[in-house]
Amino acid sequence: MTDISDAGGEHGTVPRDFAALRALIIGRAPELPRRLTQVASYALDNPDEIAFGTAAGVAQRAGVQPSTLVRFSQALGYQGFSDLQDVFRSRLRDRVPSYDERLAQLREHGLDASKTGLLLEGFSEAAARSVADCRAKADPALIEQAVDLLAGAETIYLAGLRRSFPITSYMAYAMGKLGIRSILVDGIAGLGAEQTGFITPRDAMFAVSFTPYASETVALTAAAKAHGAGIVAITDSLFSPLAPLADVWLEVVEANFEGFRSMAATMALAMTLTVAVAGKRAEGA
Amino acid sequence: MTDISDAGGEHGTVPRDFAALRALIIGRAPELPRRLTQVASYALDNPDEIAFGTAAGVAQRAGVQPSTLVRFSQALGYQGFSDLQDVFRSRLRDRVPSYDERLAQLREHGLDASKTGLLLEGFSEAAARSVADCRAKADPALIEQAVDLLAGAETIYLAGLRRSFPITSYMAYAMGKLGIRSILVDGIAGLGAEQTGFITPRDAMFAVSFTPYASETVALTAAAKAHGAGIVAITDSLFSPLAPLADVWLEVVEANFEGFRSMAATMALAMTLTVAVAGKRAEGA
DNA sequence: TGTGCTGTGGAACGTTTATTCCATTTACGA
DNA sequence: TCGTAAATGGAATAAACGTTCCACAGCACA
Repeated sequence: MTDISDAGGEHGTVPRDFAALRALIIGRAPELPRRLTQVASYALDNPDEIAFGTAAGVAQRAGVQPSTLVRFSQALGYQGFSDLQDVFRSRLRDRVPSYDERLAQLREHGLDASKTGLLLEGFSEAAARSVADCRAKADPALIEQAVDLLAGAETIYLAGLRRSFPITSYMAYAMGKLGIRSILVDGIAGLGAEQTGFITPRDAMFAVSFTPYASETVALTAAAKAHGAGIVAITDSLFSPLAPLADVWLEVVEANFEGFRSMAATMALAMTLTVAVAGKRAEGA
Repeated sequence: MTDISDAGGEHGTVPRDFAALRALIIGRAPELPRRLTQVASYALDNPDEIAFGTAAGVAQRAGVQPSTLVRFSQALGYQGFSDLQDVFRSRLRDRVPSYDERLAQLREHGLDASKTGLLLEGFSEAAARSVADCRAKADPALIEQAVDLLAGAETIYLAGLRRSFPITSYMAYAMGKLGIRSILVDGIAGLGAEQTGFITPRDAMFAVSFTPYASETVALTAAAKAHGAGIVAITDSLFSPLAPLADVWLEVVEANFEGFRSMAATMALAMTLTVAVAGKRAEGA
């Protein structure tokens, strides 16, 4: 950090803002050695990990040696890891508006009362309320039961149509990334019944439905139960037709705004279940 | 909007998010010794300095000794300056502390919690933070532009794959209920290109994509642009390949937990656009 | 004016950190 | 198959860091 004798040397200057650095990394990555590209990809995926972390910590999470981080930084023309880290930090400095700015903007929203501004406020508020509510009311023991049931399943069938479809489709995406075998029962081309035809007692079904309960979701769930599969359900009331079918059911009440219910709480709960199932399986193995 | 019930608590828990910490500092400042109030005021005015700086550096700029910083932190109930600094850093981070970190932190304070409970809290916090962030940063004028463009379209094509698919599928559901003609470009059976083949300059495309940007979404958007359709995009950075293609693009940065990003903010924004488009059309008619 | 206590500055300490260096492995061309 | 150069892992090192400790100053009260 002291000897900067040839700072303006062969490569001239090096990016000081994140935008240019990102471009540089993307450009250089292909021609870099294996471990260095590994660092490059980790850096682009987890920029704030680099901004705050220590060399040792980052290295461990990226699966390399600390010295590799220094080599990577120097390959890009920086003096060392700390030098590179400064650029990642500058990115966070510009991005977050200060408290005063936020307050000013809030006031602005309140005063001009633009129609879209009010809508965003409303939907944001609904999401925040739903999530807070769900967090307060959730029963960890019950969730644990649901996780146990799902973790023991060979294949997890995901049933959720209409407005519950975003939930199941995101779970399918997440389960794919986590290596959990799942089938998204999407009912496309009326194949719902065929998709669940091969379900066995070793499988489980995860069903999501809210008022007015999609009859197809209920029918699929009943069919899965008839085949002996375990059932986990997320629904919004004791009177839901899913409740009596399920081995474990979780209640989520989403706040609504302008007639559309937030999905934020259900989404959070769905992801909790998904990651917990992956965790439980990893433990077992 | 949050529970700061035991903010002034004895040796219970101490704020771990910046909003609560700010409230605590403001509340305690009047009763603190001279140098400590000096630190308090500096901390609130220069939160970034605290997040990134070293104890020595911050102390110098605040005009106190490093040891005073430690005393200040301890007066607030933290273990030391580093402990306090973590909270300032969490404000800038779009990643909520992982399950493992949280568990370790609880153990340090001699507490214990259920695994799934921690997961749910993490996902809830990611959702809450994303939504709050989006609400604070959103530019109503820009949203208005997006709404105008979409409201003028004959048919709205919705493009979003992988983890953006929940967004577009929910929009398709909502638009169906609101009588807005839309086509969900789902790429099933590789028909994405065919689905957008008939797009005209009177139509619009709404595209959602986050890092790592699904190449198919980008290709579909480019094709729609080539056909002369207006483009509205939601994406997460200026470097997104969608940004240069779009007539209007909105930035959303979702907090992530355990490697999965919340979709709550994007969902709220998507619903805002959808309902606003319906509203604008109703006005016009 | 004396006494005790809180507040403060600054040095010392032990720990953690980024970095450097070197032995070993890997990849590649002859 | 060998020989050379690049790449990598891991220990060693020196600097920087947060924290602790202690002596002294300021102040209130007797």
